Amino acid sequence: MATIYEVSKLAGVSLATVSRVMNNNVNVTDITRKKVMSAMTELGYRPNSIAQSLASNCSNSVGLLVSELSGPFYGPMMGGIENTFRDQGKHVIIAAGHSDKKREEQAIEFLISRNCDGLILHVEAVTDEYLIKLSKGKTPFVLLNRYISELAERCIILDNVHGGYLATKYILEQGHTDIAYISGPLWKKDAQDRLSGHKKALQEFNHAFDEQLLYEGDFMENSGAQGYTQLHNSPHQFTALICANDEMATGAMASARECGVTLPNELSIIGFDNVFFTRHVYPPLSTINYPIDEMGNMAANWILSNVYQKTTAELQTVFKPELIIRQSIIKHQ
Amino acid sequence: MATIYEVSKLAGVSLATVSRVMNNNVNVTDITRKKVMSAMTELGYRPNSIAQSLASNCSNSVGLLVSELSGPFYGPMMGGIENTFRDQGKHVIIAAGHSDKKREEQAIEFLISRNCDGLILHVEAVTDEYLIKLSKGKTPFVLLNRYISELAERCIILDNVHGGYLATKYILEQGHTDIAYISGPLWKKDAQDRLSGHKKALQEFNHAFDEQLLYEGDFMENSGAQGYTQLHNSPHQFTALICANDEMATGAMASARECGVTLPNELSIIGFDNVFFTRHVYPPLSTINYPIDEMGNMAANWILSNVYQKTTAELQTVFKPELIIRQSIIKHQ
DNA sequence: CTGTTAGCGCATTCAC
DNA sequence: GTGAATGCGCTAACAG
Repeated sequence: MATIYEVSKLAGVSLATVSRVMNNNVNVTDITRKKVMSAMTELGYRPNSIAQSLASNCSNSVGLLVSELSGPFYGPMMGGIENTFRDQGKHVIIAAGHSDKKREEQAIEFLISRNCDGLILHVEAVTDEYLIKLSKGKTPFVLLNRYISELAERCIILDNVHGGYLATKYILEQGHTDIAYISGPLWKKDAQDRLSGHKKALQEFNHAFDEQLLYEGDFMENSGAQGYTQLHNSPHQFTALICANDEMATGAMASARECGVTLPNELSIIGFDNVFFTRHVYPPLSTINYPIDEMGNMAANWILSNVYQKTTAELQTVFKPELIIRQSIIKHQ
Repeated sequence: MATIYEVSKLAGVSLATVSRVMNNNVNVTDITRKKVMSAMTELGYRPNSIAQSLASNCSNSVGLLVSELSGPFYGPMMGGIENTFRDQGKHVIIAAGHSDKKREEQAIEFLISRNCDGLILHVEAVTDEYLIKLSKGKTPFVLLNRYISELAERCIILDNVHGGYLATKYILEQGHTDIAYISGPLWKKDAQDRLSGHKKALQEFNHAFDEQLLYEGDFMENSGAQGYTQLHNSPHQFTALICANDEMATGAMASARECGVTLPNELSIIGFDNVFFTRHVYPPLSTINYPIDEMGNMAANWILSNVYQKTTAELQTVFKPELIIRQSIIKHQ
């Protein structure tokens, strides 16, 4: 691989001049610039960005940590982020934390030691204290889907309480009174928030929250199926089921069908996230929209603005969920 | 950030010794190792892997280029790859090529200049010549889902012809004779291969291929919908529809329903890929399984073996598709 | 077993 | 406008 030194020799100029044309420095004559350029193409020269990073202390790369690389939720988020950066000549180093404290911390360590200029973190298991301490370090970062009051200005979040509220309110408005709820793992803040939105709506309609109709899942499809089975086999009746995300809702639907329950006639269901396949399940699933791609974009903009001093559209930190009505819910007589 | 130099000073040893303990070199006394270790923790030392890369010419990172970061197809592939590498202490730099020649080439350039030790490429638009030329370079790479005879031993592929054959054969066995086909973009090899598998099966059953019942889509959901509409409005009748991937099949199903067609009674449909949501559409979609996660794992193993000299399970380059039967197909009377 | 000495490829002061 | 010198943080021969 040709180095800057060979280019300079071929072009008959110094190292510094080659470096200047690479970085679009103004103080170069058009004629020498041309000389250098042709030498570069002749040698098939490619700048070594590792060396550039070491010398300039700027890697032009940002680290992205998500829980999973697969799944319908993270894809659009990563896509939005990569797109924004690609347009700006920045690149993305990716890591998966798998909702595990240790693996999340390891991944963060790696991204930092890899000289990422900034980080976009979607972390779940790491503690607030860890992140607050991290914020004292020299690598700037944004948090996606997590709120820490001390770091409020770098938290890009959805109003999950409101989302949970919207879902339950709609179900109540359809006349349902016996409502089951499959939550996410309650150690996760978003699972808690969605549940408290649920409770808030119940209260508003003067319905007591029934602990017997709550099942704590883990946001994965199987737990939705298990949750439904357990609720179904309990003595408590219900005509509507609220799931804290779409994947559990999907699992619950499959399980309900296996139990011989007709959807949506005998059971109304609503999910959360508006993952792309919700339009395709049967019956098409009502849900709460989570604008994760927009939020990914916003996170990228945050980095552009706070790390690379690019002016971007105004930064927004709190996003609003929206009710998406499809055919999985019917009016209760 | 503390450097190796400060650590050496605090521990009262030389640079080289610190480097040795970092790299688990055997030639260090336990006692000096301890001294160095405690100095490292005291300073909160983190090795700068950029500098490590530059000095050692090995970045312990591999580049992964896919077409899209979102979508049901690439997620499992990326997950499988990241998992395998994480266990081995390697890390993944990701890029999206968006099926565009220029962007794919740019992404490859970047990954190389970023000193990736090896590359896993899922490219579609770049030419064979480009890749052959690339193979002469110093960065090793594997190709996912692409076959180039000159690079056969580094191509990890699915037997698409056989997959296309399996789908059509099954439809024919169910008694259908009028069969429409929505292909992928025919400049893509996999789209071609699936179509020729289709033709092969037709031939075997002595059915002529009817050009009028072919629609060329682009592997995206919308083109499936458009394709169905166009086929439906043409004078040619058909009782079965074969789609070259699941997303187009999903689009076609939605469109068919809008046209008042009952599924599967009036139209049998089969897709390709066995993307995870096919189980959840209605009716559950028959399809051809594409073991993309396994293939991603294999690609990672290829890199481990060919780049890092790790011994791995035997490498397999050609994977077999399998027929997955669900409820979207009925026997034709 | 440990220390010394050179670089890795480039950016960035300074001079000129 | 251009060139020479220095260092980014680390690894890898060499000596000792």
